[in-house]
Amino acid sequence: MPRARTRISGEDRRRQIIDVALELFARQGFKGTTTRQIAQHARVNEALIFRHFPHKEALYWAVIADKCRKTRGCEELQKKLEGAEDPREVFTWLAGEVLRRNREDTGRSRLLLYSALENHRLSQRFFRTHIAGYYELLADYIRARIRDGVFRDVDPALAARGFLGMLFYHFLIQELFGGKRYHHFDPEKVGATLADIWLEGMLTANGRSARKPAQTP
Amino acid sequence: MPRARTRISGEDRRRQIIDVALELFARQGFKGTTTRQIAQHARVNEALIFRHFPHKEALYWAVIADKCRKTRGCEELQKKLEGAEDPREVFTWLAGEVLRRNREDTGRSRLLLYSALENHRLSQRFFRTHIAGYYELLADYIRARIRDGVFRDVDPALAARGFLGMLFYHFLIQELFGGKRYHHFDPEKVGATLADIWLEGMLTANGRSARKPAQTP
DNA sequence: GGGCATAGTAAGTAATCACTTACTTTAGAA
DNA sequence: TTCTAAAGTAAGTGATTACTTACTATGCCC
Repeated sequence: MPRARTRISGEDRRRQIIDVALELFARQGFKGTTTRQIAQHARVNEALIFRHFPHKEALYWAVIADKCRKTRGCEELQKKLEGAEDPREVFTWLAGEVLRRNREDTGRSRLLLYSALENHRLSQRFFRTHIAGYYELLADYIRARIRDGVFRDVDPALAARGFLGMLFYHFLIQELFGGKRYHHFDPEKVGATLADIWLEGMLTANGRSARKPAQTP
Repeated sequence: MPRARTRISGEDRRRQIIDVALELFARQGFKGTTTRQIAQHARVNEALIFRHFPHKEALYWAVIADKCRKTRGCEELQKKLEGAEDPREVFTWLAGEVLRRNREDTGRSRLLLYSALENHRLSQRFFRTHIAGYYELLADYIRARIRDGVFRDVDPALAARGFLGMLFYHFLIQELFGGKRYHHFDPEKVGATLADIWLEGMLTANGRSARKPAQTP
C-alpha cells in the first residue's frame, strides 16, 4: 500500500523544509527543536531532511541565510533618508515601519534573539544583516543633521541606538513578555509618541524653528 | 576507596545546585542545559539533584524564584524618586544604574530573555518582578511631572518604556550581539547621553527654565 | 560509641536524540 | 515502453536524555 503522496522537486522540498524549520526554530530555538518535529510538520520522512542538509546545524544555517536574503535591505530607508525634507516625517515613518515589521514578522525577531542567546556563530552575521546596516545608515543621517545644526551635538551612533531601542523594547515587552495582555497600545500612537520624544530631545532651537519660525522672537 | 568529599547540609547543597544551575540556564537556556552538566559543575552525583528537585523544571523554577527573591525590589528607586528635586539627576542616575546592573548581572538578563523566548509559565512573573514594577514606578513619577508642567503631556507608560528601552537595547547589542567588539562605549557617557536625549524630549519650556531661569526672556 | 536519619552514589531505566543504511517508488528523457 | 536518476521511506544506529532504584557513607544526638 504505497503512499499517495505527490513527489515534488528537490529544490521545492528543500525550500519547504526551510520554511517549516524557520517557524519551529523561531518558536523553540535550535536546541528546543528536533529534526523529527521538523519532519512531521513538513509531512516527510526524517531521513529526507538529511538528504538535503548534512546535519541539523546546516539546516539552521540555511534558515538564517534564507531570512537574511529575503529581508529587503536598507534601500527603502536609504531612499527615504536621501529624499527627506523634514526629520520629523522621517523618524515618524521609520518608527511605524520598525514596529510594523516586528509585529508582522515576529518569527524574525525571535530567531534573531534565539541565535544571539544560543551564541550561534551566525548570529553576528544575522545581526549585521538585520540591524547594524539600518542603524549605521541612521547614524549617518543623524551626523549630517548635527552638522546642519538641526540636531544637537550628541554621539550619532548612540542616538540611533536609542531611537531603535525605544521601538524594539516596546516590541519585546508586548510580544515576548505578554505586555499586550495587560495593556493594549495603538501602534500608530506608539510610533508617533516615541519618535516625538526622541525628536524633541534631538532638535536644536534652530531645528525646531525651521518648521515653526514663529517660535523665535 | 571512598570519596574524601565533605558532606554538607541539604539546605546548603540545594543552594549550591541552584547557583550552578542558574549560571548554566542563563548561558544555555533550559533545553540547552542537561542535568548531567549541572551535576558535573556542582561536583555531585546527578541523582542528588533529583533528591532536591522532583524534576528538571522544578529546578528551573527554583532558579528563577531565587533570582526574583534575591533582587532587591524597587525601594531604592522609590526612595530616589520621592526625594527627587531635579528630574535630570534622577534619570541620569537611573540610566547609570540600569546599565551597571545589566553589565554586572548579565546572567539575570539572559535568564529573563531565555525564559521569555522559551515561553516558560514563570517568565511572566519573572518579568513582573524584574521590570514591570520598575517601570510602573517610573510612569507614576512621569505622570506627576506632567501634572507639574515639568514634562510634556505624553503617555507616561510609553515614555517610561521608551527610557528603559534605550538602555536595555544598548545592553542587548553590546553584550548579546557582540557590539562591544566593534565599538566600545564609555558606560558613563552612554547613560548620560541617552538620559539627556530622553529628558530634553520630555521637558517643557517651564521644566527647562526651572533649572535655567535665564532662558526665558 | 551505637543508632539512625539523611547525604551521597553506582548503575541502571526507557525514551528520545541526531543521523545512517539499505531499500522502494516515481517522474521524465530515450 | 523502458531505463534511470533522484525522490522518498522503513527501520535501524549508538549516544544522550531525564529520571530511578537500590545501595553505602557519614555526621549528630543520646
